[in-house]
Amino acid sequence: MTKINIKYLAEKLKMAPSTVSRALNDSYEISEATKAKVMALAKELNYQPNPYARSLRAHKSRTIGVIIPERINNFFAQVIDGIEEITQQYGYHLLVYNSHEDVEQEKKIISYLLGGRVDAIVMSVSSQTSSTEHLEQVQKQGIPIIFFDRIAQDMPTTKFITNDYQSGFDATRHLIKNGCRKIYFLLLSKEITIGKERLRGYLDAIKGSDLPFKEEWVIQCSQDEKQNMELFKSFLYPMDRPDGILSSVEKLAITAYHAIKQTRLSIPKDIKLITFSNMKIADLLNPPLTTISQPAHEIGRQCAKLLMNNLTKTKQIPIEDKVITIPSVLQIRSSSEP
Amino acid sequence: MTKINIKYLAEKLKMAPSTVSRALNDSYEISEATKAKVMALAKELNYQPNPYARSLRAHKSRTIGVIIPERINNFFAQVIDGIEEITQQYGYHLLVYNSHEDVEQEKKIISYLLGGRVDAIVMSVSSQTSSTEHLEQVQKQGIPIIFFDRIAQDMPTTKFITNDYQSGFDATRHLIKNGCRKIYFLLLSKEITIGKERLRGYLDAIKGSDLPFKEEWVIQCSQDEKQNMELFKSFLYPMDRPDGILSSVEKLAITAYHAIKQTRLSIPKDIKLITFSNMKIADLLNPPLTTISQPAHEIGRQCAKLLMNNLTKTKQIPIEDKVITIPSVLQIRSSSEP
DNA sequence: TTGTAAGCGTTATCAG
DNA sequence: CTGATAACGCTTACAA
Repeated sequence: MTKINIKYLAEKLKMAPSTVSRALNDSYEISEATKAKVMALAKELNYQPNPYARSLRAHKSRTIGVIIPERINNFFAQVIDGIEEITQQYGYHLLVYNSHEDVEQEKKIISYLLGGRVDAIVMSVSSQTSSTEHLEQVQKQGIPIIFFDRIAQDMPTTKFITNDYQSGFDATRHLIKNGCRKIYFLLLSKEITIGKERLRGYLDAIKGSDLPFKEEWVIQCSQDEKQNMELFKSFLYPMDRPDGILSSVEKLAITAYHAIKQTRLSIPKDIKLITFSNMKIADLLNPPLTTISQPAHEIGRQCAKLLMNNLTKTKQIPIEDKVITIPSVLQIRSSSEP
Repeated sequence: MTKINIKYLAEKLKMAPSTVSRALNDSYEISEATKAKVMALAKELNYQPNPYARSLRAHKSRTIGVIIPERINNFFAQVIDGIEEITQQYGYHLLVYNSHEDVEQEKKIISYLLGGRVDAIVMSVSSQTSSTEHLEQVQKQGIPIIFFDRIAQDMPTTKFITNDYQSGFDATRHLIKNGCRKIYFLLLSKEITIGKERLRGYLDAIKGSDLPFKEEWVIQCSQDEKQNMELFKSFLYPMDRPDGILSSVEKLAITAYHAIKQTRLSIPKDIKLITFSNMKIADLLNPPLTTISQPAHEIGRQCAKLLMNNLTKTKQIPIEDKVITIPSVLQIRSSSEP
């Protein structure tokens, strides 16, 4: 419980605290001799500056807030790894929060962060988030906030996404080309942009084909796995079941896999399946799962670079209002082939 | 960029800052009328207290540091979710760091945290960590540090593990019972305790059987996936290959799956496989993978509860020097059955 | 080149 | 019940 602070070092060295501070910060106005002495003692006593005193003084916390809707998901884990890779080079720290796809939780987290605990926020909104009032608050406080994947489309800031429309379109075309005539689309929520864009791609692909289309083919899923399971089974059992499924998020595809197995249908013979997913072992599944995988790590890196450029450079680089698209990759595997 | 602080509120209300502070903290020595007025304005102006000023004053940050060796791993993600579930009830925040299985990185992270940025640390050490000098520093500073899964055995603190020995033993017995005569053990590192304990269980199971045993059956793996792949193939191709594999960590099992597929061997006919893993979709693999899965979420919760009890209670509950074991579950699936 | 003093936003202590 | 003041540890004008 030692409290080695600048004052203590100053006493030991018989210098003024300010001198010690300057020496530690390698100020040009301190002699090399003094610097050496200070550094030596600091090292010996393992002095660590109090970050909160610094933050209070500088109005900077060297901390970034990261908010994700789900932690047990490779995509988000990879993004955070990407963010951390960059931020730690600048000595920044990461406060990470899981909103659990819950807007109320999200609002609570945001309100914590409003007090200046973080210098910036990078987030993916929950699937329930429709209003962005709480997010605008953040900007009003002058805290930069940027989005990735699940973006708040109308907010004037930089948003990173992948080519959701194109990917949804390509995946659907791929299913059609492989003989699917009745393709369902699994949607987590209409609120979130990625859902909308991926859906739009799907719809356009269907419309551009000779397939009919029915509203019911777009399946609104819930957050509850069991409910989804019942829902899926309910449309898998009847004779007029789908022969293709495009899932907009990994979680739903997993449930679909299970539902299909339970109904004794076969992938890909009876039903072909594609999902957006960043899982590492899609090729080990039975059958190997066709995925649209996002450049998660790179998204994280770019988010962080943008923020670091804005926060740490002397000539501050502004955060523009724009959407940056980093393309996904359609990895074709057996689950979608004849 | 408004700076709504206590002083500002005090001016507006024509009160002293200390009164405002007390009112906001619902002090008993403030009249209800005053409280109401203060609260009202605070709400109206969306006042948020500056956490750093508070931390500086109170020598408490309401922040916990979490260090894990790997982020893209369900086990660690689940543990963090468990930690967060508890800590957020107490208004605590989580700084999360990934050591990437690198001791040097781990040391760097620890040194950041030494300045009082966090009130406590909960961590799983990297597979390279043999010396615990840097970890002892933390304790010397009076910062509580507890461990889970990859523990620093000799440090006087609470460590959460699962029944690694028993699980290793049971899994090996299960393989033997199912006809394996030559079982390899995949080890990430001899340094880490879980490796040692799981290995000890394996060894005792072999010794207690009529099987011979050779040193070479314990495979020292590296951090590099490609190297491991080559290594695995090198012992899979020969005629005297193993007919069973027990992997002490998920990552190695995945590589083994790939290696086995590439060598055209069949699981479980040619080789049976079991791994420690918390993946959600083990049953969707081809073949479904037998796993020893840990109560990750519960481990996280217990870690957090221990810390919260120590940090937030008026009669501080000490962190004892002991090991708490929460049992894992052997989930038998096709990969290990005849 | 070094020392003095003020202040970042809060809260605890002491007075009134 | 409320107000003035000091202090947490650090940095930065300003002074020497």
